[in-house]
Amino acid sequence: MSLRLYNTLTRRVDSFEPLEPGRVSLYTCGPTVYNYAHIGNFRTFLFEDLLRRWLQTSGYDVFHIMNLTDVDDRTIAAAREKGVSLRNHVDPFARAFEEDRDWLRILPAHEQPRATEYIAAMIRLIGNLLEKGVAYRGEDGSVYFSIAQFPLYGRLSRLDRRELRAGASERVSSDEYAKEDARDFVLWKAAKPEDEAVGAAWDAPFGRGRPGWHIECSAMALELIRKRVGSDVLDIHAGGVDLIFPHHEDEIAQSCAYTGREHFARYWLHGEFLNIRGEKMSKRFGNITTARDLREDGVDPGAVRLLIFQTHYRQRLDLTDEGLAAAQRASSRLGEFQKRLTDSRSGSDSPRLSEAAERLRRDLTEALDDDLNAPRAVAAMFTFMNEGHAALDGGERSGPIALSAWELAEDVLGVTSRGTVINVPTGAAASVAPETGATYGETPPPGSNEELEKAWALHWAVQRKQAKGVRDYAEADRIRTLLRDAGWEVRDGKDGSIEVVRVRRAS
RNA sequence: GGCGCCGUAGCCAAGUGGUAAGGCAGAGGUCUGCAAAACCUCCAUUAGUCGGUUCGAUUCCGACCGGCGCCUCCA
Repeated sequence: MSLRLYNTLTRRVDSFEPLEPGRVSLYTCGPTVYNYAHIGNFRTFLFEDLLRRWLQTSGYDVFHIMNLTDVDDRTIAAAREKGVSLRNHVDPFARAFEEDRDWLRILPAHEQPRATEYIAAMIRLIGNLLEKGVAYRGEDGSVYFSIAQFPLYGRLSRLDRRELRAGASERVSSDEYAKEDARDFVLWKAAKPEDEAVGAAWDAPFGRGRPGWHIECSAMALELIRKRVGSDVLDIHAGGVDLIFPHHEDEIAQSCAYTGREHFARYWLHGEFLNIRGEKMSKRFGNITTARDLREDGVDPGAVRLLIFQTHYRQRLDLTDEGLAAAQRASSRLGEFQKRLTDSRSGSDSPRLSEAAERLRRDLTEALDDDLNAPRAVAAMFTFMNEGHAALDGGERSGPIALSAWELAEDVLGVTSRGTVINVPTGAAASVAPETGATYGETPPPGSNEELEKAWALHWAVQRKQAKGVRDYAEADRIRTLLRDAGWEVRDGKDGSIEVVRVRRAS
């Protein structure tokens, strides 16, 4: 069985067949860089990363586009508030996004177009829609897409016959009066003084203004796939569930009206939301957690990936401190095992290990082919780990079959982590007294950085080793305790090796 | 009002019309100067409730109870 994916368009799990065999064009909606991307955004990007990696692992030549929205109401408002240009406001957040993305081991897209770099393409697209009569200029000077000209509208969200919610009539905003139909959406917003103030306005044949929300995705996706794969239909378009309506619905309308094709994308995939302790993340609740928050808390990226992949992408996920702690622990165990497996490498696999490896490969493939069932894929890794440990305990060795199967799984999922580990030198008692002659206290140096803290931990690990050497076990245990209080665990190996492992961040 | 989702062990979470993966936590044991790691053993006869279909349902259908999402710029 090959890859099957849940397609929002059909509301079914469909078997995946790209337009052109062996090649996949993938467009994913990226972040709006008005602020740091939060962990909910990253849940979606992580699901898309899994999709991308699994497609590649399955042998597809993937062309992946992820946009960066650098002009919209929020970016403009934020720039104004700070009194800087749109560009100056947005650039640092674009860089921060890339840092966070890399930290979470998310592969960068092959193309990462920014909306402001594709204004010309948007203008061409909108101009074409105006010529075709599916778009019109409103009284306010903005350009709108006419739903009435596009009979297929509502195909994706199935909200075509929706009515305004009872009691919601007061929501009609001022620009509603400029539209012919309340459901029409804006393609080009006439420039306002606030836009001009931050450099968010461009000239166009149909008036000076800025892009509407949806137009960038259509313009950039079509431009790039036309250039790169010579097509005007995407194989897959993915994003968060909240984008189904209106964003993706509107993208389909404007794109298909423009290309005349039946589809803008043949497969539409949507990832569910992540909540924080049962609540949706929002400024109002003050519960926005960013990737950098987690990093500063000492959480490993592998743990974040594990936590997210332990729930299916179409299932809502609640982020809690307990869940994070459990994932951190499990991810570390996987990392420890990976090291052990690699260290015990030898020429060939024991039968037990090669059998377990084949099972891992098979279970992983079955799970991910089945609409990216990451929880099952991860479970296969744990099963292999348990089997592997037992085999290794029994004196067996790992070989290429076990290692390659494990690497396959870890390459796709990226859920292992190995925190800070200090190897205490073997042999005669090493002196680690710092050159500066400073003496170490029994608690880590205040305000110390990573290097200083490691030096401190190593110092005490050596003291403990010396105490052990003279059988002063009371002192050895006392040092074990003080290290543990600072978040370091001492592990004595059977072969006399000693490791000091960071088990938690000293607070 | 419209469209839709969820309810599985202390917590998180999968599969499946034939008697419940995996993770975290927990219990006992092996190993260890002590520990940690690892290993061995144990940890839901039970799936929100009540009905129905079926030889058989957690899995299908219905009702109810309880949580929740979307319905114009939020991943």
